[in-house]
Amino acid sequence: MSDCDACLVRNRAICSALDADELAALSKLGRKQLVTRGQTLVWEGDEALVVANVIQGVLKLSVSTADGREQIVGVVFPSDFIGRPFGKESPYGVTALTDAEVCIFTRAAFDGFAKEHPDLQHKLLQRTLDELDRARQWMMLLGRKTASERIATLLLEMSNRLGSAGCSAIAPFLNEFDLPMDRQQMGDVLGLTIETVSRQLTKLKDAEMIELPDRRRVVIKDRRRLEQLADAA
Amino acid sequence: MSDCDACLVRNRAICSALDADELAALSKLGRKQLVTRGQTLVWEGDEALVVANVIQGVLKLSVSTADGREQIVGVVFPSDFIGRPFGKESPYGVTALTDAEVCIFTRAAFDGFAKEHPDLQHKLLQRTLDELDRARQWMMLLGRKTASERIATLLLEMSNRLGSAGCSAIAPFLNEFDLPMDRQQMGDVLGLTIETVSRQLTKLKDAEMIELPDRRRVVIKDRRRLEQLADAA
DNA sequence: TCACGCTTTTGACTTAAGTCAATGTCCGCC
DNA sequence: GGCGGACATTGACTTAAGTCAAAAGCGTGA
Repeated sequence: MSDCDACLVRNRAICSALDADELAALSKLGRKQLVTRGQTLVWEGDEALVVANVIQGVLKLSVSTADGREQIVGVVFPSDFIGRPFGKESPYGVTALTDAEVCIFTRAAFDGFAKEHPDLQHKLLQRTLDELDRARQWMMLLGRKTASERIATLLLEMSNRLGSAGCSAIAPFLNEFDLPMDRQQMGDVLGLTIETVSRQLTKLKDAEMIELPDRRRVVIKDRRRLEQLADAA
Repeated sequence: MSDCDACLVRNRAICSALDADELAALSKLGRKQLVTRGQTLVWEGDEALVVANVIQGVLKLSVSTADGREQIVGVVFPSDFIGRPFGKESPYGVTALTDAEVCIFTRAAFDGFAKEHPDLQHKLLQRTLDELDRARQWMMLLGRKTASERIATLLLEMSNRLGSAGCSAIAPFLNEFDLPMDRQQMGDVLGLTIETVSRQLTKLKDAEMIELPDRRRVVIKDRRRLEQLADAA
């Protein structure tokens, strides 16, 4: 892998735990890889042979049932870490929602390196704990929130994560952004059908909380009311 | 804290990463504590001042909305770790489902110790990764499974976790056990109402997949069919 | 510019799960 | 040993979201 110094996520990815020498060593183990929208990096149930850092783009983690139902169990943004270090097959697939660029390692090589670098493991632990908290918040959404509360929550989450973790500098959130997913995928994140997603979006539009200039674009017009709705007051 | 050597979970909790001297040092920082059923150890939204290992009993992690809806986002068994090391307030409450015994530390003391013991952090990372995988599987359940699939999954999960992590020796699973929760709590784990839980249980009983000798007890009579149902074939 | 294919929206209807209300069952306690 | 209260089950009815089907947008490329 060439040039970590110029890396877009150098200061936010787990690599930020490493000094220049360590980074150089790690970079020898991995390589940059482009992934095109729809491409699957890891298949559900396969032995997890790779791990990666996301440099650009957005990817989904998803689980499906035998009869074809799908649930997206995670959405991964630039600077996030992908994969299951230290053994185990991957219980979910990893697929690009947009064209993306990742910094990829074989799991074996990464595991070996991580064992020698406690600071890296520490960063990874913190990240995993954060991810776990997020997953649990999402469990509340899936178990107990209504369709409109779910939509409101998703829009705010996207606004926040595209703002801070996203490409742009450190904006706390964005009031206008392109969704990195289509209606079906929104349904798959929220545990809803495509029709319910669409209907609830029109409701929020009619209530003048948001605007939808085109298929992907979202403009948040009344953040306070959207937050009230999302937090299930 | 007195006697780690005699600890029931000595070989399964994260403490297993430590040698005798390290264990002695850690044990000075913590103490054993009894928790009675219903008692809350950590409140949702409070700064997380403590972490703990579960020695005996079962606890729930739960999140609630302003209007009183509750979702249980985790169930914790003996040898499991509780809490949010390294900063942050706890996004969920921790409450005992049964009388329990935990080995408790202030977060500050534990964090300090963990920083000096990479092996402990490594164990903690593995545990957190496992917990994350479990949370994601549960997201699939909450987002996409039907009521009867959810019930079947819960019963099998309880059978497995009470079998291996539970008090008994290393049985892979149990075909007969006491649920560590009432119907309301089953609903809160599964994102269902108490009535739906009850109705689906009677259906499984009528279909002769299970027996329900009393309120808490479950006998699995046809594991294969229960598994088929749970895996949403 | 039009036409084809795809995504999204909208509409009419169905259904799984929720709600509200009895009724039943178990258990401890006086 | 029967009374009271909590927990659980069952029944009747409602509703939010799902299903199926049709129409509307939109975007690309001839």
